[in-house]
Amino acid sequence: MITIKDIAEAANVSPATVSRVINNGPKVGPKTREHVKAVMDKMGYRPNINARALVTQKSTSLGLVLAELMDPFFATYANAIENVARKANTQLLMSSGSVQADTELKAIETLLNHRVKAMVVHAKFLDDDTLIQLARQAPGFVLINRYIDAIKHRCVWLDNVAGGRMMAEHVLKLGHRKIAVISSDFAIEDRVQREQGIRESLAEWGVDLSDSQIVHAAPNQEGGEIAMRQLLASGARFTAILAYNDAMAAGAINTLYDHNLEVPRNVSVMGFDDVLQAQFCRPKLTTMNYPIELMASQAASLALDYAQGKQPDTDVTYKYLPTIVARNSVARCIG
Amino acid sequence: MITIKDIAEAANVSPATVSRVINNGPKVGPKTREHVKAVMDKMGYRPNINARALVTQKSTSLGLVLAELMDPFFATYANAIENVARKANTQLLMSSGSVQADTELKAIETLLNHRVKAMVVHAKFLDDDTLIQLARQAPGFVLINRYIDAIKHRCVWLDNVAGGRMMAEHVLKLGHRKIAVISSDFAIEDRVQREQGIRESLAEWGVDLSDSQIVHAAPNQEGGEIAMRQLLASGARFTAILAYNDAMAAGAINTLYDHNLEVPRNVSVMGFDDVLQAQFCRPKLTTMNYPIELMASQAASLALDYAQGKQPDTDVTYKYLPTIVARNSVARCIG
DNA sequence: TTGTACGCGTTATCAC
DNA sequence: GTGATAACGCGTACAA
Repeated sequence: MITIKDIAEAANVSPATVSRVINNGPKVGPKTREHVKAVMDKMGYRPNINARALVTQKSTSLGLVLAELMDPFFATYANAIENVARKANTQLLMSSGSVQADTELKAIETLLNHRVKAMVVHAKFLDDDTLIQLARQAPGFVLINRYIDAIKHRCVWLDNVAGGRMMAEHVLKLGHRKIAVISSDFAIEDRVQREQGIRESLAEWGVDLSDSQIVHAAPNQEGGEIAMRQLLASGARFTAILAYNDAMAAGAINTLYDHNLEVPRNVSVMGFDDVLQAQFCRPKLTTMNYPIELMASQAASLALDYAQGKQPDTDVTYKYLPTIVARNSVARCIG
Repeated sequence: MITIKDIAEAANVSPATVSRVINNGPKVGPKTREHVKAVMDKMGYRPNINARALVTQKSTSLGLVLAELMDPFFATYANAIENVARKANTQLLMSSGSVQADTELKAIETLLNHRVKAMVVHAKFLDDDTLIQLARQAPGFVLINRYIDAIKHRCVWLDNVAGGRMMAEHVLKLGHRKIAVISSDFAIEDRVQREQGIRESLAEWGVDLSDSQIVHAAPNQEGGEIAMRQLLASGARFTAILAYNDAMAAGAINTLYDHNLEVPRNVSVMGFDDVLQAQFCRPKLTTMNYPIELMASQAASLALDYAQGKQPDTDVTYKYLPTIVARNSVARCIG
């Protein structure tokens, strides 16, 4: 690789002058500037960003931690962050595959070692204390999809309890009283919170949710199919299904069709997340829109701001609410 | 940020000794080693990877250029690369959003400036010469989904012409003779090549493909819907549709249903890529499997190998072929 | 076994 | 306007 020194030598100037040319420095003669530029062009010079970062003590990359790139939810998230990064002339340093506490920790540490200027972290398994400590080490550290009170101005999160309530209320208002839940078997708080919201809402309406009405499986389409089969086999009665996410809802619908149950004529099914799949489904899914794109953009901007020394707005909080998207998989109960 | 010098000072040793401890250097006493480790732990030392890269002249990051993270095709691609990277203890430096020649160029140059050890590049708009020149600057430069003869051992690509032929033959063998094509309006070679393959195959079977039987639109679901409406409005006659990708196929199916045409009873529809959507569709799509995961892994390994100085196998080429996945959207022609 | 000194590529602070 | 020179954080040859 050709360096600033090589250019200096070939152009008969000092490295300092070359550096000035590169950075559009103020004090350099017009003809030397042109000359140096020409030499750089001819020799194919490329600035070494790492060396630059070393001396300037500032990085030009933004760290990103996520669980699973192939999940459309995370793809949307990553894409939104990338857009913010690009506008800030920042490169994305990504670490996917964080599905356990130790991989999450390793991902964050690696990013820290790379001296990223800021980072947006999706971490569901690491404990609060570790996260708090990590956050203190990096000014531009922002958590997404998680709330920790001690670092609340670094958290961009969704109110899952409210989301669960909204789901339940939606079908309750449409007359459904026999409701079943297909939830995730992943040990993360989201599912617990959504279930809690559902339970709260049902309780308020005086509707019972027995343990047999709620089944857990992997949070993907196959899991949805399995859960639905389990529900049908158990003899549970229901006119509406609340699913943990759109993939599970789609799986549930598949299984219902296989059992000659039509959606929404015989059974209503509601999803969560509103990923693209919700629109591909037949029928198109009624679901909760998770404003992940908005949240991710917010998180990235926030991280970049903090990295630049901006102080947190004490009275601002970054809690988001999902919204109901009424499509065709939920109908009024005619039982 | 706390440095190696701080540790040295606090531990009463020289920076060199600390460095040895960090890198598990051979010549350092057991008790000093423990002592230094303890100090590092207490002070929360983090190696500066950039500084390390500067002196060792080797990077620990792998560059990745792609067009659109939210496209499931690219998500699969990125995910496969990430898996290879992780196994090689390598961080992913990603640049998405390359949808024009200049953004592609900028993405590659940025990665080069970061001195990534290797890079896998998806570039559809840059001209061959630029790519060849870029490739010569970086030993670990590998192109995916594109073939350039001058750097053929750096190309991992799909034979799109063969893919087009396979599609056409599949429906021809099922008796279809009235065939329409829904293609992309993106100015990239893939579509031209697939259309060429289709034409070749049809010609061999003596089947005509008039210009009115082929329409172009955006390569997504909406484009598929639009193209299908156009086809129906034009009065074209067909019993089988060959779509540019699964999204367009899904869109086409939607429109057909809206016109009370059942798939595959009235019309057969075939997709391309075999992304997840192909399985979510109703009916599940018959499509061409694009082994993008395999290809991406191959490309990443290759890039890493070349970066380590491995010489290209002269007699090996990285051409891949798609395979037919027969699901439920194509049936024997009963016209 | 440990320490000293140098260099990686770059920017910044001085002089001139 | 331009050029030495020192630093950034680290690894390593060499000396001790």
